Amino acid sequence: MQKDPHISIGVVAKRTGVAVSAIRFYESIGLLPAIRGPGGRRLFARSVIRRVSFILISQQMGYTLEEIATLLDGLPQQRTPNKADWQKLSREFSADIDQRIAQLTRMKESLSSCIGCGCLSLKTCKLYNPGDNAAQQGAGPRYLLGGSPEVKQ
Amino acid sequence: MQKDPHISIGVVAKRTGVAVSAIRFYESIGLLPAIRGPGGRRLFARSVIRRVSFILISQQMGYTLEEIATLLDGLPQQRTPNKADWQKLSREFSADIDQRIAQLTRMKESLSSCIGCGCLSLKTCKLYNPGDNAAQQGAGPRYLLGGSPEVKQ
DNA sequence: ATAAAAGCTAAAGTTAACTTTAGGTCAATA
DNA sequence: TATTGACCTAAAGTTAACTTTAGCTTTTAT
Repeated sequence: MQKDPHISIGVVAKRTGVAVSAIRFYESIGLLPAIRGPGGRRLFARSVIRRVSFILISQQMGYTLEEIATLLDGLPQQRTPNKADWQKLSREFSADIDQRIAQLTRMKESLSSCIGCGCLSLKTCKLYNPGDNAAQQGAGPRYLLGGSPEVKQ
Repeated sequence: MQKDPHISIGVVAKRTGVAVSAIRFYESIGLLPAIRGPGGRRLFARSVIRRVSFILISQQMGYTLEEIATLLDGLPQQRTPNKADWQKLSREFSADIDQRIAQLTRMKESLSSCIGCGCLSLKTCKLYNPGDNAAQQGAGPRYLLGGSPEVKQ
């Protein structure tokens, strides 16, 4: 008899550092696959540890669980993800990290050229008006940050 | 008679692109200073527009409103913040952006050397065990991410 | 054999950051 | 002057991501 390939929720928790209640929650929203053993207990494949790690790292990157679920949909459901599967996800991630770094770099530049310069004229401020067209629309900082200027009430 | 140096909540909203209800909320938690005009309406100094911009940008950086409040405490309460005041905040910010960039860079390296490599052995994975000592403690990814391995239930 | 440890479910609670709703006041305009 | 638009307050609602509570069952260890 060889050892059971499945692990209990407690083991997943211990191995990942995530609370049992969180693992249970992840399973409940379909983020982690589990089968049930006799007595109704959750049984996880060992690969969920890697999956949980991926979730944690993605969260650190600012992804929501919903987005993470979409990312993980790229992994095969039928078989245990292999090297190539994880590499594919990894490449997508790397590209995303690069984008974030670029965004932060832009933000730093804007910061020193606007708030940093101490200019008090909003009309000439790059941070407020990244493109000159923004000024016409009377847009605020949100405009720079990707949102469209729409005011409610 | 010269023009009133104060602006209404609607103007603040329009200039910043932030909803009126949000401005009201910010004032309610002490993030934005306001006095009351006849009839009980909020009157803001023009400098709150800059303050709101700072809040938005900080939020983008991942700061909570509580942290932002602390940052803004560095600004003078008695007078309108001047060039030097904003420059000081800006410098602190730049340093923070640098740190975040460094963190992302580290993450990218870990990613390609661990998940990217497709290794399935958790024991030798850098991402799981940034320092070799982590392995002894049976720590999960949380460990890498700054948390201490503590499992409840 | 029995007691403690680990698990289970369902439902309610928590925090952040706001928005929505309801009901009323004040002020600029046709 | 009448009405519309801007504002006000207080309280409840919203979403994400979990945690806590309560009460019960199943394993595992002594």
